[in-house]
Amino acid sequence: MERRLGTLLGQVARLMRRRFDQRAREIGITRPQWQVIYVLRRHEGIKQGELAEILEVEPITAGRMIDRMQDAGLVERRADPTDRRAWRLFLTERGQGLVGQLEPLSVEISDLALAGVSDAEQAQLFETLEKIRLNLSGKPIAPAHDED
Amino acid sequence: MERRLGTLLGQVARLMRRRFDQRAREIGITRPQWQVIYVLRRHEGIKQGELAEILEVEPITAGRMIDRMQDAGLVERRADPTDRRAWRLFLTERGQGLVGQLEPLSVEISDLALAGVSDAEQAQLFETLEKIRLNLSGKPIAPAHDED
DNA sequence: AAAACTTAGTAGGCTTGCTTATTATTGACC
DNA sequence: GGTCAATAATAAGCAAGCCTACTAAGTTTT
Repeated sequence: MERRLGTLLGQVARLMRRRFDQRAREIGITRPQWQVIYVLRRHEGIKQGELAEILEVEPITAGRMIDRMQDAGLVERRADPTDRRAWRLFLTERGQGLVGQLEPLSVEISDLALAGVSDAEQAQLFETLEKIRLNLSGKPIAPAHDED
Repeated sequence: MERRLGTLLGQVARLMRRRFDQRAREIGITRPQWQVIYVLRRHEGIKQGELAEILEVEPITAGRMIDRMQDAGLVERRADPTDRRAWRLFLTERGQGLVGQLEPLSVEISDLALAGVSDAEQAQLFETLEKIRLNLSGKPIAPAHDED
């Protein structure tokens, strides 16, 4: 076996998303939307750009997702009182109500994925993935050099 | 930090794909397309369904990708002599020619991602991810029970 | 041989994600 | 105060991924 890192990661990520979406479809939600709810629950009133940064997606991606979630009555856009360009995001009651259903589903899928993986192995996995995430999140590809 | 496995995996996978695509765009190719080339290089003449199975995507996803790659002159569909429903897939010369450029790029992105990750840690990562992949690939969610 | 089932691929329609380009503000500088 | 640059969000357009539904061709059953 000489799998590539990107291929393997992509496959595993996709399989997890597929599992989640299959189960969550009856609730009428997708995994990325669940992630938005998850973030908004503890960051009430953030701006779209801040949401995008937390999710590490482009602002337009977050904006379109908010469009759909607003149509579905899951989130609410309120005008920012100090900046007329910006929106402040809030969960609706309906949005908050889903947490109770989605949290257990999320745990269930994780458990399925991690069956037979020891606690130590899990901890190691998270640590390594976090390291990789930081490697990829940073500035372009150029090596470090002081600010100017 | 109490990140979710799916979230973290999804983010890391997306960041890797984004890096690859940014660099490969000048060549006019995407990472999923590179994966198709990679598979076809050593599985000449497979059918679309077989390709889909290897990539673990749905047949329609593979079919649409082949549409685009055929338009781009990267792959060729040839009729299956024994089954008029099926296509056999082949790389064009142009498709084969890209391997030399994409292989190093692929390695480069992996190296960037794995900077500061020891060999042992990498081996562990691959092993754990493969375990997870198998957990997720299996039959539905139901427990095993004999064929009937 | 005819009917019924299975298999290979495609069509339509949706979400997520990106890039590039635009609009509307805000903030900084002269 | 007026211009100019930076920032928040959106628009258009594309790829990849999915689901459901369909067609056409093989295969099996009767």
